[in-house]
Amino acid sequence: MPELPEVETVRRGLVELLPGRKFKKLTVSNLKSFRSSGEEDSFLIGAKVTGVRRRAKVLMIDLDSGYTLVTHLKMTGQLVFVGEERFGAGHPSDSLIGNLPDRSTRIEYQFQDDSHLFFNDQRKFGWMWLMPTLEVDNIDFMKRVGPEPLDDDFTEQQFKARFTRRARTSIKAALLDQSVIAGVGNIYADESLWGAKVHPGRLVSSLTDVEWHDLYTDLRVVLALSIEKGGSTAKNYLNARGEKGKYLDFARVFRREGLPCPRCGATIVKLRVAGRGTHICPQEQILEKVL
DNA sequence: CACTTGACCTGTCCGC
DNA sequence: TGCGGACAGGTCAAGT
Repeated sequence: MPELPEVETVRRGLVELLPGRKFKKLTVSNLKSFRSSGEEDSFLIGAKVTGVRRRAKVLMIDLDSGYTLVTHLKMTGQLVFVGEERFGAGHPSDSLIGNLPDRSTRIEYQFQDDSHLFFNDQRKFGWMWLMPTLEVDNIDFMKRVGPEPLDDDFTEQQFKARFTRRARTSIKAALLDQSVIAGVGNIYADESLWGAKVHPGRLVSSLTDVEWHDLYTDLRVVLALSIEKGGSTAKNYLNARGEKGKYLDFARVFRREGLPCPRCGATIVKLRVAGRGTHICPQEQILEKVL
């Protein structure tokens, strides 16, 4: 589910809702969803939220106890805040708040002001990990993860150079590899490859400089546009207020098989590349590139 | 090392 | 309507 734009949208919501609130109660209903060393009574209960950060697809809720709630939503995770407006009128029409906790609720946090943060996760792949803030950077994933594609100082030259380690695989598999570039998942891999007119099965080493340029540019454009639209909701994704994202209304190929390519009108097809469902325009994204 | 596949879970959809 | 299988936005531990 959540890729960089979705996690960033959740972060932007939480940073408006959580800082200053103090934890009062923790309820874990699926043990595998919550990892800690048993220090939650000392460093979570009574602690105040000081900030909410994101790196790649990982969220970090920092506490004034020197601890951090490190969160990965994986495929179906949601972090939804419910405040005192819970039973009031005027919710956005696509908000699902009001019915929590439900059968997908794995962790429930109650704050001292009686507002709540729910970690819902249908498939139970996601997790929240309470750990010392200073140790977050020592997590294996954090040490391996590649640069943030939207950073101002992330250049086209750096982008291309990151792929040398995956020269003999498909460009789609390489885009999905978090150690190459942070935050790209199945949706934005397909969308950016369509933008650059590159077939997802193309060997990394076969891309031309023009294709690298277009892929770099389109990936950044697509990620920024999706953040602007509040991310993509294909099925489960919700932001911190329980609302869906609108990017899929603007998607060009993802989940659009059978519909016309917005550029050339050819029928979009779905295939399997790197073990993942993959959407392309078969007229513009071709495997045997004639040079 | 680089690369691919299966596993982790639950739910839904599609074909028989 | 029931049942089996494939599939779903991610990542890691195995395997080759």
